[in-house]
Amino acid sequence: MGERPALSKGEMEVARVLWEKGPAAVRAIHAALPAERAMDFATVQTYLRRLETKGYASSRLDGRIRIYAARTKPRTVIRETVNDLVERLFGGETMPLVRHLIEERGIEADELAELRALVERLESKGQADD
Amino acid sequence: MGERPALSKGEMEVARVLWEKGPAAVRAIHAALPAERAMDFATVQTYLRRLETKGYASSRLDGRIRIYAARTKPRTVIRETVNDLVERLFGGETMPLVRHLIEERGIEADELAELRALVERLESKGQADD
DNA sequence: ACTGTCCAAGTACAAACGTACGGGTGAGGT
DNA sequence: ACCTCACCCGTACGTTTGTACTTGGACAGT
Repeated sequence: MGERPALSKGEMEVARVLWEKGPAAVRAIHAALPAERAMDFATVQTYLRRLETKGYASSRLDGRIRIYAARTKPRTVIRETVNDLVERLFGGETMPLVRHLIEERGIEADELAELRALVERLESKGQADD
Repeated sequence: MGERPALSKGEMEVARVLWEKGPAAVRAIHAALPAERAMDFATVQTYLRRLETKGYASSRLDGRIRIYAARTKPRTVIRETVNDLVERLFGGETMPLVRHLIEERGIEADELAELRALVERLESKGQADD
């Protein structure tokens, strides 16, 4: 039912902070942005307004302060975004991207262990249903 | 050194075909696009021109036909694109995306086997060097 | 030579994006 | 009561993107 317009890159960064910090004022979101990604306070304000227009966030006034809250779960947005990327860049196939991530970006030993566990879990489950 | 402007979504789709079909005329690229993703011939032309402007493709005239060729390897573009996505949407961490792909998008049995092999290969290599 | 077809290349143009400024207004300090 | 600071909100504005039309020339068949 979504049919929200997709998030732009900038909006995504702000949305990420919004998910992490829960409902929060513009000031707080702005402060929580990664330092190397400095954007103007007003820019963050604009992004939040756009997030709301697009249906990804809601807001209420607490006194004179507007508090923004996410209306969409990260999982959903990630799904939509990743699906789109996989479609456009890999013709819809998942594995090439998985391969790329593991081989090209490299993962740590503990992550590798987690991955193995994940694979094994799926292997045993795969036997039963599909 | 790259510092090409990033590819837009539409450009990406065309680039993908360009990689697959090797050097090719606009007509061929247009024909090779997934049927459900119909875009006008002229639109493909525009995308190819933009790909060239951005440094992702080169072209030469063969008679009156312009032949486009990729100038960047898929791997490179994928790396840049995925890095950007991982940065913005996952704060730079790889595993959450890997997890998402495997769990949410689901992979087939044979892919799972491949994945296991991949994991095992990395496990044995990880012991030796880093 | 005339016509229809095909292509390159220039131009178009509205919407989305990234990024921000400026006016107005309330709240707090002095 | 006044000044200052913070914040909301409307507005702005150049660039990029998606999508295409159009003009003019080359080639192919008649």
